[in-house]
Amino acid sequence: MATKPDARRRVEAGQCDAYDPSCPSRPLLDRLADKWVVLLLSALADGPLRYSDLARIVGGVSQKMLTQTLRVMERDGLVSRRVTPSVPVRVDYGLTPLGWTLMPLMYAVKEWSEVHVEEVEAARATYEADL
Amino acid sequence: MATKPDARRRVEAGQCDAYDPSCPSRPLLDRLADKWVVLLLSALADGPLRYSDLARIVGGVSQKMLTQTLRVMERDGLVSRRVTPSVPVRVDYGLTPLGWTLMPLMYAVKEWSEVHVEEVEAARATYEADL
DNA sequence: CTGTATCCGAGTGGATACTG
DNA sequence: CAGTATCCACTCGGATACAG
Repeated sequence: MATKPDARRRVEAGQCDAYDPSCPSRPLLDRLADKWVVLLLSALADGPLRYSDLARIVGGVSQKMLTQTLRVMERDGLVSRRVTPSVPVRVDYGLTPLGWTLMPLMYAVKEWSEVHVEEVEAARATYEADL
Repeated sequence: MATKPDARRRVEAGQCDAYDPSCPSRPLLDRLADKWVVLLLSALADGPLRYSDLARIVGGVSQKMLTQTLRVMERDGLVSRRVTPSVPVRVDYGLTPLGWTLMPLMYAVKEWSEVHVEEVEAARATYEADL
Protein backbone atom coordinates (compact mmCIF):
# COMPACT_ATOMS: atom_id res chain seq x y z
CA MET A 1 0.00 0.00 0.00
CA ALA A 2 1.03 3.61 0.34
CA THR A 3 2.62 4.91 -2.82
CA LYS A 4 4.56 2.66 -5.12
CA PRO A 5 8.10 2.19 -3.80
CA ASP A 6 9.39 1.45 -7.28
CA ALA A 7 8.67 4.85 -8.69
CA ARG A 8 9.75 6.54 -5.49
CA ARG A 9 13.11 4.89 -5.77
CA ARG A 10 13.28 6.07 -9.33
CA VAL A 11 12.65 9.62 -8.17
CA GLU A 12 15.25 9.46 -5.45
CA ALA A 13 17.73 7.94 -7.86
CA GLY A 14 17.12 10.83 -10.19
CA GLN A 15 15.53 8.57 -12.73
CA CYS A 16 12.35 10.58 -12.77
CA ASP A 17 13.25 13.29 -15.19
CA ALA A 18 10.85 15.58 -16.99
CA TYR A 19 13.49 16.04 -19.67
CA ASP A 20 12.81 12.43 -20.56
CA PRO A 21 9.67 12.25 -22.70
CA SER A 22 9.04 8.69 -21.53
CA CYS A 23 8.99 9.68 -17.87
CA PRO A 24 5.46 9.97 -16.42
CA SER A 25 6.37 13.41 -15.11
CA ARG A 26 6.46 14.71 -18.68
CA PRO A 27 2.76 14.33 -19.50
CA LEU A 28 2.05 15.65 -16.01
CA LEU A 29 4.15 18.73 -16.66
CA ASP A 30 2.30 19.11 -19.92
CA ARG A 31 -1.02 19.17 -18.10
CA LEU A 32 0.24 21.64 -15.49
CA ALA A 33 1.84 23.99 -17.99
CA ASP A 34 -1.54 25.38 -18.90
CA LYS A 35 -2.98 28.86 -18.67
CA TRP A 36 -6.24 27.74 -17.07
CA VAL A 37 -4.52 25.53 -14.52
CA VAL A 38 -2.35 28.44 -13.40
CA LEU A 39 -5.31 30.80 -13.12
CA LEU A 40 -7.64 28.32 -11.44
CA LEU A 41 -5.14 27.18 -8.83
CA SER A 42 -4.33 30.83 -8.13
CA ALA A 43 -8.01 31.65 -7.81
CA LEU A 44 -8.43 28.95 -5.18
CA ALA A 45 -5.59 30.31 -3.05
CA ASP A 46 -7.96 32.10 -0.69
CA GLY A 47 -10.26 29.18 -0.14
CA PRO A 48 -12.95 27.12 -1.89
CA LEU A 49 -15.06 28.72 -4.57
CA ARG A 50 -18.20 27.81 -6.40
CA TYR A 51 -18.26 26.97 -10.08
CA SER A 52 -19.92 30.26 -10.91
CA ASP A 53 -17.40 32.18 -8.81
CA LEU A 54 -14.53 30.64 -10.74
CA ALA A 55 -16.25 31.45 -14.01
CA ARG A 56 -16.56 35.06 -12.91
CA ILE A 57 -13.05 35.45 -11.48
CA VAL A 58 -11.20 33.80 -14.33
CA GLY A 59 -12.26 36.04 -17.16
CA GLY A 60 -12.58 34.69 -20.64
CA VAL A 61 -12.81 31.06 -19.68
CA SER A 62 -15.47 29.15 -21.55
CA GLN A 63 -17.81 26.78 -19.78
CA LYS A 64 -16.21 23.92 -21.62
CA MET A 65 -12.64 24.76 -20.59
CA LEU A 66 -13.63 25.55 -17.03
CA THR A 67 -15.34 22.21 -16.54
CA GLN A 68 -12.71 20.29 -18.47
CA THR A 69 -9.79 21.82 -16.60
CA LEU A 70 -11.44 21.34 -13.22
CA ARG A 71 -12.10 17.70 -14.08
CA VAL A 72 -8.48 17.08 -15.00
CA MET A 73 -7.27 18.80 -11.85
CA GLU A 74 -9.72 16.81 -9.76
CA ARG A 75 -8.59 13.64 -11.46
CA ASP A 76 -4.97 14.52 -10.73
CA GLY A 77 -5.81 15.09 -7.08
CA LEU A 78 -5.17 18.84 -7.14
CA VAL A 79 -8.68 20.05 -6.36
CA SER A 80 -11.61 18.62 -4.49
CA ARG A 81 -15.17 18.84 -5.71
CA ARG A 82 -18.00 18.94 -3.20
CA VAL A 83 -21.60 18.87 -4.27
CA THR A 84 -24.32 20.30 -2.09
CA PRO A 85 -27.58 18.70 -3.24
CA SER A 86 -29.69 21.80 -2.83
CA VAL A 87 -32.00 23.28 -5.42
CA PRO A 88 -30.39 24.50 -7.46
CA VAL A 89 -27.32 22.37 -6.88
CA ARG A 90 -24.23 24.00 -5.45
CA VAL A 91 -20.69 22.82 -6.19
CA ASP A 92 -17.61 23.98 -4.34
CA TYR A 93 -14.07 23.50 -5.53
CA GLY A 94 -11.12 23.67 -3.20
CA LEU A 95 -7.46 22.81 -3.10
CA THR A 96 -6.43 19.39 -1.84
CA PRO A 97 -3.30 19.07 0.33
CA LEU A 98 -1.48 18.14 -2.87
CA GLY A 99 -2.95 21.06 -4.76
CA TRP A 100 -1.96 23.30 -1.91
CA THR A 101 1.72 22.45 -2.49
CA LEU A 102 1.47 23.39 -6.16
CA MET A 103 -0.60 26.53 -5.83
CA PRO A 104 2.22 28.83 -4.63
CA LEU A 105 4.29 27.94 -7.70
CA MET A 106 1.44 28.69 -10.06
CA TYR A 107 0.54 31.85 -8.20
CA ALA A 108 4.15 32.96 -8.56
CA VAL A 109 4.03 32.45 -12.32
CA LYS A 110 0.80 34.42 -12.57
CA GLU A 111 2.31 37.26 -10.52
CA TRP A 112 5.50 37.20 -12.56
CA SER A 113 3.45 37.77 -15.68
CA GLU A 114 1.71 40.73 -14.13
CA VAL A 115 4.83 42.30 -12.67
CA HIS A 116 7.13 41.79 -15.66
CA VAL A 117 4.70 42.20 -18.53
CA GLU A 118 6.09 45.62 -19.30
CA GLU A 119 9.67 44.52 -19.47
CA VAL A 120 8.56 41.80 -21.84
CA GLU A 121 6.57 44.24 -23.94
CA ALA A 122 9.60 46.51 -24.05
CA ALA A 123 11.79 43.60 -25.13
CA ARG A 124 9.32 42.73 -27.85
CA ALA A 125 9.33 46.31 -29.08
CA THR A 126 13.12 46.29 -29.22
CA TYR A 127 13.14 42.97 -31.01
CA GLU A 128 10.73 44.27 -33.63
CA ALA A 129 12.77 47.44 -34.10
CA ASP A 130 15.96 45.45 -34.69
CA LEU A 131 14.47 43.40 -37.50
CA MET B 1 13.79 56.07 -20.00
CA ALA B 2 13.60 53.17 -17.58
CA THR B 3 10.33 51.29 -17.77
CA LYS B 4 7.09 53.04 -18.52
CA PRO B 5 5.68 54.62 -15.37
CA ASP B 6 2.15 54.38 -16.72
CA ALA B 7 1.97 50.64 -16.78
CA ARG B 8 3.91 50.40 -13.56
CA ARG B 9 1.26 52.47 -11.88
CA ARG B 10 -1.32 50.16 -13.33
CA VAL B 11 0.47 47.20 -11.82
CA GLU B 12 0.78 48.85 -8.43
CA ALA B 13 -2.85 49.90 -8.61
CA GLY B 14 -3.78 46.29 -9.22
CA GLN B 15 -5.00 47.09 -12.70
CA CYS B 16 -2.70 44.56 -14.26
CA ASP B 17 -4.56 41.35 -13.67
CA ALA B 18 -4.00 38.09 -15.46
CA TYR B 19 -7.57 37.15 -14.57
CA ASP B 20 -8.59 39.85 -17.01
CA PRO B 21 -8.37 38.49 -20.56
CA SER B 22 -7.85 42.00 -21.91
CA CYS B 23 -4.77 42.59 -19.73
CA PRO B 24 -1.47 42.18 -21.60
CA SER B 25 -0.29 39.83 -18.87
CA ARG B 26 -2.83 37.26 -20.03
CA PRO B 27 -1.29 36.48 -23.44
CA LEU B 28 2.10 36.58 -21.71
CA LEU B 29 0.96 34.01 -19.18
CA ASP B 30 -0.35 31.95 -22.05
CA ARG B 31 3.08 31.96 -23.68
CA LEU B 32 4.82 31.09 -20.42
CA ALA B 33 2.45 28.30 -19.48
CA ASP B 34 4.06 26.01 -21.97
CA LYS B 35 5.84 22.71 -21.55
CA TRP B 36 8.81 23.66 -23.70
CA VAL B 37 9.27 27.03 -22.03
CA VAL B 38 9.41 25.35 -18.62
CA LEU B 39 11.91 22.75 -19.79
CA LEU B 40 14.11 25.15 -21.77
CA LEU B 41 14.36 27.74 -19.01
CA SER B 42 15.18 24.95 -16.56
CA ALA B 43 17.83 23.59 -18.88
CA LEU B 44 19.53 26.98 -19.01
CA ALA B 45 19.72 27.21 -15.21
CA ASP B 46 23.35 26.08 -15.14
CA GLY B 47 24.57 28.43 -17.82
CA PRO B 48 24.40 28.98 -21.58
CA LEU B 49 23.96 26.04 -23.87
CA ARG B 50 24.27 25.44 -27.58
CA TYR B 51 21.31 24.69 -29.79
CA SER B 52 22.36 21.08 -30.13
CA ASP B 53 22.83 20.75 -26.38
CA LEU B 54 19.31 21.94 -25.75
CA ALA B 55 18.00 19.53 -28.36
CA ARG B 56 19.80 16.70 -26.59
CA ILE B 57 18.84 17.65 -23.03
CA VAL B 58 15.19 18.36 -23.69
CA GLY B 59 14.12 14.99 -25.00
CA GLY B 60 11.36 14.71 -27.53
CA VAL B 61 11.48 18.29 -28.69
CA SER B 62 11.25 18.67 -32.43
CA GLN B 63 13.55 20.99 -34.32
CA LYS B 64 10.57 23.14 -35.16
CA MET B 65 9.37 23.55 -31.59
CA LEU B 66 12.88 24.08 -30.26
CA THR B 67 13.59 26.90 -32.68
CA GLN B 68 10.12 28.38 -32.41
CA THR B 69 10.11 28.38 -28.60
CA LEU B 70 13.60 29.84 -28.40
CA ARG B 71 12.56 32.59 -30.82
CA VAL B 72 9.55 33.52 -28.73
CA MET B 73 11.60 33.53 -25.54
CA GLU B 74 14.27 35.65 -27.20
CA ARG B 75 11.62 38.01 -28.46
CA ASP B 76 10.16 38.27 -24.95
CA GLY B 77 13.59 39.05 -23.56
CA LEU B 78 13.95 35.85 -21.57
CA VAL B 79 16.91 34.35 -23.40
CA SER B 80 19.83 35.77 -25.30
CA ARG B 81 21.11 34.35 -28.56
CA ARG B 82 24.77 34.70 -29.40
CA VAL B 83 26.14 33.58 -32.72
CA THR B 84 29.78 32.65 -33.13
CA PRO B 85 30.59 32.91 -36.82
CA SER B 86 32.85 29.90 -36.95
CA VAL B 87 32.60 27.03 -39.41
CA PRO B 88 30.29 25.44 -38.71
CA VAL B 89 28.41 28.20 -36.98
CA ARG B 90 27.93 28.00 -33.24
CA VAL B 91 24.95 29.46 -31.40
CA ASP B 92 24.72 29.82 -27.63
CA TYR B 93 21.55 30.48 -25.73
CA GLY B 94 21.59 31.91 -22.23
CA LEU B 95 19.26 33.49 -19.72
CA THR B 96 18.89 37.26 -19.70
CA PRO B 97 18.60 39.07 -16.36
CA LEU B 98 14.85 38.98 -16.92
CA GLY B 99 14.95 35.29 -17.75
CA TRP B 100 16.91 34.71 -14.58
CA THR B 101 14.03 36.00 -12.49
CA LEU B 102 11.60 33.60 -14.14
CA MET B 103 13.78 30.53 -14.30
CA PRO B 104 13.47 29.53 -10.61
CA LEU B 105 9.68 29.50 -10.89
CA MET B 106 9.75 27.29 -13.95
CA TYR B 107 12.37 25.04 -12.44
CA ALA B 108 10.15 24.66 -9.38
CA VAL B 109 7.22 23.57 -11.54
CA LYS B 110 9.41 21.03 -13.33
CA GLU B 111 10.65 19.65 -10.04
CA TRP B 112 7.15 19.55 -8.60
CA SER B 113 6.11 17.33 -11.50
CA GLU B 114 8.97 14.97 -10.86
CA VAL B 115 8.53 14.83 -7.10
CA HIS B 116 4.75 14.54 -7.02
CA VAL B 117 4.11 12.48 -10.14
CA GLU B 118 3.39 9.42 -8.06
CA GLU B 119 0.86 11.08 -5.85
CA VAL B 120 -0.85 12.31 -8.98
CA GLU B 121 -0.76 8.87 -10.55
CA ALA B 122 -2.21 7.44 -7.35
CA ALA B 123 -4.96 10.04 -7.38
CA ARG B 124 -5.74 9.19 -10.98
CA ALA B 125 -5.96 5.51 -10.14
CA THR B 126 -8.35 6.28 -7.30
CA TYR B 127 -10.43 8.51 -9.52
CA GLU B 128 -10.70 5.80 -12.14
CA ALA B 129 -11.65 3.21 -9.53
CA ASP B 130 -14.44 5.38 -8.18
CA LEU B 131 -16.14 5.76 -11.55
C1' DC C 1 -26.73 26.62 -11.01
C1' DT C 2 -23.82 23.28 -12.92
C1' DG C 3 -23.03 21.01 -16.02
C1' DT C 4 -23.09 17.69 -20.90
C1' DA C 5 -23.02 17.09 -25.99
C1' DT C 6 -21.93 18.37 -30.53
C1' DC C 7 -20.15 20.97 -34.21
C1' DC C 8 -16.35 22.89 -36.47
C1' DG C 9 -12.87 26.53 -37.61
C1' DA C 10 -8.28 27.78 -36.21
C1' DG C 11 -4.12 26.77 -34.53
C1' DT C 12 -0.52 23.35 -32.95
C1' DG C 13 3.12 20.57 -33.67
C1' DG C 14 5.48 16.37 -35.74
C1' DA C 15 7.68 14.67 -39.97
C1' DT C 16 10.24 15.52 -43.80
C1' DA C 17 13.16 17.81 -46.98
C1' DC C 18 16.30 21.33 -47.92
C1' DT C 19 20.03 25.36 -46.89
C1' DG C 20 24.07 28.60 -45.46
C1' DC D 1 25.76 22.96 -36.80
C1' DA D 2 21.76 25.50 -36.76
C1' DG D 3 18.43 26.43 -38.73
C1' DT D 4 14.17 27.29 -42.62
C1' DA D 5 10.12 25.74 -45.30
C1' DT D 6 6.24 23.01 -46.21
C1' DC D 7 2.74 19.70 -45.59
C1' DC D 8 -0.90 17.96 -42.96
C1' DA D 9 -3.01 15.03 -39.22
C1' DC D 10 -4.52 16.09 -35.10
C1' DT D 11 -6.05 18.66 -31.14
C1' DC D 12 -7.76 22.51 -28.91
C1' DG D 13 -11.15 25.40 -27.64
C1' DG D 14 -15.13 28.67 -28.59
C1' DA D 15 -20.01 28.73 -29.72
C1' DT D 16 -24.27 26.80 -29.29
C1' DA D 17 -27.91 24.00 -27.71
C1' DC D 18 -29.78 21.22 -24.28
C1' DA D 19 -30.38 18.83 -19.41
C1' DG D 20 -30.61 17.45 -14.30
